[in-house]
Amino acid sequence: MGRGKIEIKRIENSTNRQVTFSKRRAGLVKKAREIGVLCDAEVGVVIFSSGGKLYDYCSPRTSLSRILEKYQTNSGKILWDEKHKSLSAEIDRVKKENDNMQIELRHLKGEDLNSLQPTELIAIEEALQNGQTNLRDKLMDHWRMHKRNGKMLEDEHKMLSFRMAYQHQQDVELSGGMRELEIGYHQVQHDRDFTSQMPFTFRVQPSHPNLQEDE
Amino acid sequence: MGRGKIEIKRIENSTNRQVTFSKRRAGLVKKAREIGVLCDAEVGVVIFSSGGKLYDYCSPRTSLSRILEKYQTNSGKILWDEKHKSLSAEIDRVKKENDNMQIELRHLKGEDLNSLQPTELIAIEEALQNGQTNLRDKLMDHWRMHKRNGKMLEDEHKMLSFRMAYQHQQDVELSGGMRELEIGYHQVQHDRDFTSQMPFTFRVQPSHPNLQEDE
DNA sequence: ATCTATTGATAAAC
DNA sequence: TGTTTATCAATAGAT
Repeated sequence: MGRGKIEIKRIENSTNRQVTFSKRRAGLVKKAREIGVLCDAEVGVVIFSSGGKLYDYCSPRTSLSRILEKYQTNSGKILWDEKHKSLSAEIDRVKKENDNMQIELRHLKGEDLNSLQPTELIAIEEALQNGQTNLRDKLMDHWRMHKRNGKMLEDEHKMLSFRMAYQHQQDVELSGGMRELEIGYHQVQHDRDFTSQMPFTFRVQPSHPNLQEDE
Repeated sequence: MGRGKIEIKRIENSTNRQVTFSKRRAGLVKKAREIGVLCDAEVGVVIFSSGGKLYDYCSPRTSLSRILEKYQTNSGKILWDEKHKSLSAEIDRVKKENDNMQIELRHLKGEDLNSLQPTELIAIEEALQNGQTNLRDKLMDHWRMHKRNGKMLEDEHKMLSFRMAYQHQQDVELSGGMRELEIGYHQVQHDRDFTSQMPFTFRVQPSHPNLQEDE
């Protein structure tokens, strides 16, 4: 029907395809409407164009939901079961993703490490190292920005000051009896006049201050 | 199209109606199939005869459920019952959890920090600190266990040795010109005879060695 | 179901 | 996108 016969296969020319789609969509909907009226039937049609745009038709005096509910009742709930399956499958998928992230998070927080091999521990440690470097850079940015702009807010200033004091004390405590190291630390800080300017960098960072060889 | 023109209104003769229904139903499905092939579209059709009998068609390579799922997504109309709502709600919930963990992970890895305030940065930094402490404890356990049992495997030994050498060098590099601190570091290690036993602890850890006040 | 006269749908052109 | 028109396709009514 038209100026020439056409083969029923995908129309390669995108423009022609679009035009044909519009015409045939109208035709399909018209046919659906007609069979509904002529034969007293209920019809629902859902069409997605290749571009993903949605078109639909359903008989007057009803709705797609109602048609589908009827479909569910009459056909034997195939729709819902499949629907349930696909939803459940997606839940499983996302939950698995979730679990993996959960584990990674715990590991980065130093939890649940017992089952890990040194190789894995080291990989995590490197990630932490990396994160710390980035984080401190960022904190430094804040510090410098506020310093430069001369508009450090009172509470932020307090907070950062507290943080630096806290970290310092923490480091000292962690250092345990390592007086020399502690002294060296202050020495350097003082030598470079960093003490008042970037208190949370250049920290001594013993990881296990109370460690003793146990043999 | 037929031996005579017909008005589009309900066919009163039941037999004629039934015949026309069959013919037109076939035609409708054929049209649906054709537009799917010609225009690369996805089509779903559901038809109930006046007697309540169900007929349906949907494009190959998909299913009515999938089409309806897409329909729901695109139109925002809800086609399903409470059970589906709750499943969908769970998906949303889990996905949200997912997103939050994603963000937390990124933060711990030092990514996407730009939008954070110093308070938040510090909280993350503390978490990293914590994780690192735990991790190093665990690495230490491994080291000690292997040491004690005298059965450190060749490759693990190489790996740990490499790691400690690497970390030490990294720390030295990060320390920049902080010779005094570096010296103090070795001093302490030596004093306690740790050098050969736990080389990856007690590290000097400057976060931003090249920092200069910029005013 | 099958046939076929006729109307309806639409491909191509504008 | 809308309109036109020549053709092909669908189908009403008969068998």
